[in-house]
Amino acid sequence: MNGADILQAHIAKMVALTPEQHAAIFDRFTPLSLKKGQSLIHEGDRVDSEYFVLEGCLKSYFVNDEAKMFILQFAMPTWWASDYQALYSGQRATITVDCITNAEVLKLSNADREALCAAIPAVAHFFRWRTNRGYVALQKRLLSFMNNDVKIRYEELLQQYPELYNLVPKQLIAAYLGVSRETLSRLYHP
Amino acid sequence: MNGADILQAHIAKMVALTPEQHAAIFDRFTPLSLKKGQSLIHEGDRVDSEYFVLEGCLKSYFVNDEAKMFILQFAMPTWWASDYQALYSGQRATITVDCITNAEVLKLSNADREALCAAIPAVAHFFRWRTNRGYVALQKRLLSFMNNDVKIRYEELLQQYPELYNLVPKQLIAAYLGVSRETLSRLYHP
DNA sequence: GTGATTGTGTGACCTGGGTCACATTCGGGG
DNA sequence: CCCCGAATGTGACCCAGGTCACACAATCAC
Repeated sequence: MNGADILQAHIAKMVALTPEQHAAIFDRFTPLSLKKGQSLIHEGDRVDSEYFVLEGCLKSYFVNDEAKMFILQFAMPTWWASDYQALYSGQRATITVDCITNAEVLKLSNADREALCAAIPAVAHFFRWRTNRGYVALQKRLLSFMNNDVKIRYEELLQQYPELYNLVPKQLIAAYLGVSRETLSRLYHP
Repeated sequence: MNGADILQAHIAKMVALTPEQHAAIFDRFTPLSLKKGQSLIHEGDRVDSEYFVLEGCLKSYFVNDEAKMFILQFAMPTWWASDYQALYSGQRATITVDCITNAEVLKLSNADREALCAAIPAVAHFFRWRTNRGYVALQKRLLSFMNNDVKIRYEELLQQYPELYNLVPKQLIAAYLGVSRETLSRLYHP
């Protein structure tokens, strides 16, 4: 399946659009091919776009002053990634987005998104829905953080995204779970 | 300032609307007066509305199987509250929303929100923006959770919402910070 | 007022997870 | 095929924060 089809299928799950509309939408996106390790957004950048993942896996993360990394999101195919704080507010990026594997993404600028939302109400609806879902998912993650210990959070994560297990280094999974790599390692090597 | 004015000012901060449109919007909301302790959404309920706070303070929280409470949000005036997971998915509520103090709120049903969004594109824009803000704020909270210890999180919270200090019991603040009340108490009584 | 909640301080003790240090294994480039 | 850096396992030790238990307010109902 090519990029246009993947994007179309993704949007069509939520709102009904004509082929012409899908074409008009796709037209606003810029395809990018990325190599493992390449970064899309770097701390301090101006951010004017978000990215829709077609293939591969990205991570978005924050690095604190002790150089410790905290992963906000692993972005798998059909997920979106950006520094939304920076994108929406115009401030400089505080988080970094880069590639865990080679990846294919579609880039959409803030301006193009807004143009699409203004032109096609169903697209505005789609993006509203998308952020709603993201919000709810984030709330769930926060609750799990407060409620459960590492082991349970790890198992939840693997249950939801089994691919991650052999796709990303355990260190990164630890950084997502908010624990040290040693602790994660000890979970199953007591 | 009455409810209509508060709501209007809140929306006008983000999108420009005519007085007629503001009136049409307000028309969809139902004012409710609530007593301290009264609950708007209870675990297991069907949820078909969200609430805009005019006055007072609500909390939304999850209670785990050991009866431990985790507060997702203190909803102060001009904040919105609901069980969004339940509201958007149609599933039954897993979280509870109730009043920490007497409160005045405006109730808006899912159906009315969607009707407004469909009728007035700027309203769709407003709600998209609102959730975007919420998403970013939640990300920030999650990061702070992974990054900082209780003391720092507590100070961040008080700096952002100084009113909370004498408005809500320390127990609840502890439940928001994700620590025991004893730990919170010991922070400043060593 | 008085008795019953509901909130808060505090001591004693326990434990999940952090940190540091070092050994081991693995994957890919030359 | 061999070497190097990245990723992982593991031991020793430490500490923030949890739990339990009990003492004191403060607030409310009547």
